[in-house]
Amino acid sequence: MKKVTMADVAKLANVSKSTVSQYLNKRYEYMSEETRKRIAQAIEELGYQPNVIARSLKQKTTATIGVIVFNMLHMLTTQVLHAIEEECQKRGFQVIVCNSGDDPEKEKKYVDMLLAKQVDGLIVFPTGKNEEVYRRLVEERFPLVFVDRMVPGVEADSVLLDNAGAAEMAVQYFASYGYERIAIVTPPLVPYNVPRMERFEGFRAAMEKRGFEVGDQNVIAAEPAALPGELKKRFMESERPNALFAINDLTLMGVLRFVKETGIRMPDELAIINIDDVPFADIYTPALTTIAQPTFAMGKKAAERVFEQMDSNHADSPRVFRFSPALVERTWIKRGNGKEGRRNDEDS
Amino acid sequence: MKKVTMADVAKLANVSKSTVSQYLNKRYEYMSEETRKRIAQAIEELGYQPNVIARSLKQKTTATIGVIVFNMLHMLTTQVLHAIEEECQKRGFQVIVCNSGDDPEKEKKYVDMLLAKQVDGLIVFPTGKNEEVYRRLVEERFPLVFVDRMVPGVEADSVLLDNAGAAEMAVQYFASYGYERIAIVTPPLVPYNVPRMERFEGFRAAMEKRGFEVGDQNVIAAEPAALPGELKKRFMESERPNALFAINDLTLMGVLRFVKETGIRMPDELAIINIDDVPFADIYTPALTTIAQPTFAMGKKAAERVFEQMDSNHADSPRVFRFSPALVERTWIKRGNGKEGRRNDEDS
DNA sequence: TTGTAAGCGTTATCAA
DNA sequence: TTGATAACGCTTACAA
Repeated sequence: MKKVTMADVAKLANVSKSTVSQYLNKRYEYMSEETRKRIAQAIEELGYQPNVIARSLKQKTTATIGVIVFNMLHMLTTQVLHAIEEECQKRGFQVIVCNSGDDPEKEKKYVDMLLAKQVDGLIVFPTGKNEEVYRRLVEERFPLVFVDRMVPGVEADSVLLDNAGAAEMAVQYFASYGYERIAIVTPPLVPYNVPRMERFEGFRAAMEKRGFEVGDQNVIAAEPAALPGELKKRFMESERPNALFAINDLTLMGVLRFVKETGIRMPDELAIINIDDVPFADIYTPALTTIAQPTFAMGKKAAERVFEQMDSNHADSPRVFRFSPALVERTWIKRGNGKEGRRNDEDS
Repeated sequence: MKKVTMADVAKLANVSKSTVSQYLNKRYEYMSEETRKRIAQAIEELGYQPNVIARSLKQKTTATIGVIVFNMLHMLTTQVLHAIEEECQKRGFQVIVCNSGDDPEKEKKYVDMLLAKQVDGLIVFPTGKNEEVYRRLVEERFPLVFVDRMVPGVEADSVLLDNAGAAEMAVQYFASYGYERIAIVTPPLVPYNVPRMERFEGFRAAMEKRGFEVGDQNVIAAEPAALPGELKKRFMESERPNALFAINDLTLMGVLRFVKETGIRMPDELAIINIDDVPFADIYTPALTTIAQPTFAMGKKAAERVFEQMDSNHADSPRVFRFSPALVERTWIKRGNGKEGRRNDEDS
């Protein structure tokens, strides 16, 4: 089937392989109108398709980048991937997608496979636990960009949310409406999960700045599945929170499950905000105010950075790109007491 | 950096390239313990990584498959992709993902690029409009599987939902609870969109089988963005529907927006069902009953089929794999009148 | 048990 | 303007 090669074209057009190659690379300058035509025709006739693998071998570049993510099913991932793909498309690049499932072993294996496949660059949503692997890449000046998380100890370009800013935004939002019993809801706090820690520390800072305490009573950390139960426990205690800051969409689901199971009234008894925009935010009742990550911009930037690294050998020092979250306010809460609220139906 | 090649290893180990090659391909049989050790050491010492591009050129196989989707952001896509990736991982394959954005031109370009990159197979969520392109591939016996949609006129393996069955399931669900004023909500019905048409025809058949009429009054077809408006119009008329069948998640969003804007009560005044499982189904009030596609099984099957096609040259005739949807019942509706309902809080 | 050499389909260098 | 010819890094007969 696809066994027609450049040699076949050359033979049919009565020229040499090199001439065909010239033609394919659009170096028409020293080519007669005549031969150009003949080659074009031969290609057409044989249905010739160049083999870019052969080209890659020679040129040491594959026009392919590898993307390793820790959770393909996550919406953030999907959206960032989409932006990356789009950016690559513009440059004629393609994307190999690998899902590490947050398993460092797999992540490492993927890095090796992608390098063996001679990808020209790597964008990684890292598990955070393969310091050595990435450090070697950085040393070798291999184009590498981290997204969403970073790898402690590795100095590479990173595209991240301004996590502290997002936490501040959440607290500020609640505070401006008079809420004071604000709690953070998060998966277990583990040191290697950079964004999680940053959001937590940002929360603490934002709270303390306003004279609110942060302690066991307003830090609810548990696996998403255990959250509803954990929240119920907390809400049995006196002085229960009246505002919850869910640090991502998964924990938001836990919170909403809790809300549904207990029938607690929103926003009268409880106000909620979360990081990550969710597709049902505006059809939920009450509409949910969220702190959206600029996923598209982040993906675009990540791709741009790999390309810039590919194009320049004078390896400028790695930079961390912080993206500002956007408050998407969908529910109006009556300012001043944090008790009453009403739906805003005027949003699109 | 990565310029260490097999020749380097060979030199350092004092053997020939072929021996190193044998070693790498684990053909130890006729190799002395001694040389094996030396090669292993040399590899280690040099940090040698084989270049699979070179291997591919020789072997005419890249251990890569291409996946072209029409909408990367769609949840179905994400989940199927995930399953494909997982299946490929097991076989040591990798996946190049391309997003056509439902643009046939782009789709065609991607097919060409992927073939040029010598992928070993192709899984496509087709736009439905590149008959020639795919027909050629089928003729050439190139491993190809369609997912979600088919391309009219192309006889290739296809992995699809049993769309008619899903529609029947929806109507049966409503009918069993006594609803009779059932309407279908769908994007505009265009002939090249196979699943959409199948769902619609399935709906018609299911309705007529039960003696319900299908006509303008209970077919609501509009672009998702226009749906809320369209629905409002329909609900001004007398004999308005009391049950809506949304044929996918996007139209469901339109319906829910309409519900929210008008304040119509669910499930008292209106029952809803839709195809595609949505992440918020059980935190929504009332919990949403959905008809889920077995996305994981579908992705797995798609991958398996490409592999089977790759492994066998006796090209068995193309098959269409229909996957049964699953009714995920989350709301109990009091049987018998279709007017009353109550939330079911007992689901997990 | 290991080495030699040809080839995979391109590109690149240098002559012609 | 075009054509030989040698790479690119690996696999694979076939020899040794």
